[in-house]
Amino acid sequence: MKMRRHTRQRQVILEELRKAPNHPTAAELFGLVKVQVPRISLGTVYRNLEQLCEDGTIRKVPGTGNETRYDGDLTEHWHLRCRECGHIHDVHGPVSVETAGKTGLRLGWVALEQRLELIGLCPDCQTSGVAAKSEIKQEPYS
Amino acid sequence: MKMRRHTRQRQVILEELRKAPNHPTAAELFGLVKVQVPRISLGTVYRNLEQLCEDGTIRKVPGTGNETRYDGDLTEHWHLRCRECGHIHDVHGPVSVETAGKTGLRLGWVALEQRLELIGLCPDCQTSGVAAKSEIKQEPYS
DNA sequence: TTATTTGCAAATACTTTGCATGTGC
DNA sequence: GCACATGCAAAGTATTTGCAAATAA
Repeated sequence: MKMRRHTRQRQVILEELRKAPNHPTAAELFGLVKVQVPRISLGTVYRNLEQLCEDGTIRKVPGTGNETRYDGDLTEHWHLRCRECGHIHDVHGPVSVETAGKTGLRLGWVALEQRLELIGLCPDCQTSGVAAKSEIKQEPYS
Repeated sequence: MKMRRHTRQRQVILEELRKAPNHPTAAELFGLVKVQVPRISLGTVYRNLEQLCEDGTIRKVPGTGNETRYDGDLTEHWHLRCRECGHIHDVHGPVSVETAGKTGLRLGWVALEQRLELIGLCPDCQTSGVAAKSEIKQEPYS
């Protein structure tokens, strides 16, 4: 079992991600964090984001383009994503396909495609016990 | 206005994508297509997949990892995605958050996260008329 | 003390692009 | 014929990794 330490780098990365209104990329976050931790490197940002995802503290939002974006908000919400500029707008509240379209319209969006996914563990990966292996001991961040 | 020509390369790429059961990546598709069009290059595969997306003939499925996958099935369905092995399982039928969880369970999946997105045009991009610019004239594929 | 984390740089992975040549219409 | 598409190779991005030095507990 792996022990996770608290570091200033990870702390600031998480704070900046939670403050950011727009699902930043690793590179964007790197810029924000560098203000407070000037000697941080991009590799460290990637490593910490990966860890925070593993711990369930944050989430990846697959980008429309080819960069991953990160979401520090774990409350119930869904996304309106612009096909052209990549902008992602959060809509808080219950997740429902039935009302999502209407909400989008009300906010002035033209919605072209609905995407619903459940992310989980397929039967095979449950059997091979991948989930158990990833056990990590840590004190939670604020 | 751009004229799109029929080429054997694009035809075979589309056929193979529609035959594939598993939302292949560009590289996987490249391997499949090469059987029939040995001299095809990976760049051509990427260019054609991009065009087919623009035309609305196929869709991108953002990968959990950092490769884009492609979906040649435009009928109503949603995805069960395995967090570990990346496998994507199609579930055909109405898209509904309410019943998705139950369906996942019934299929033996442990679902950890629901993701709902509407992909469209934000108010700004509608105003700047990006949508109109992408007009393309073409005869449809089979 | 010691296992984890960092900074740096190099490596890898994926995708896009420039250009001469080929091809559909 | 000519605009569009291809093959190839090189370039561009995004992300991961090896390793010695730094650091949290």
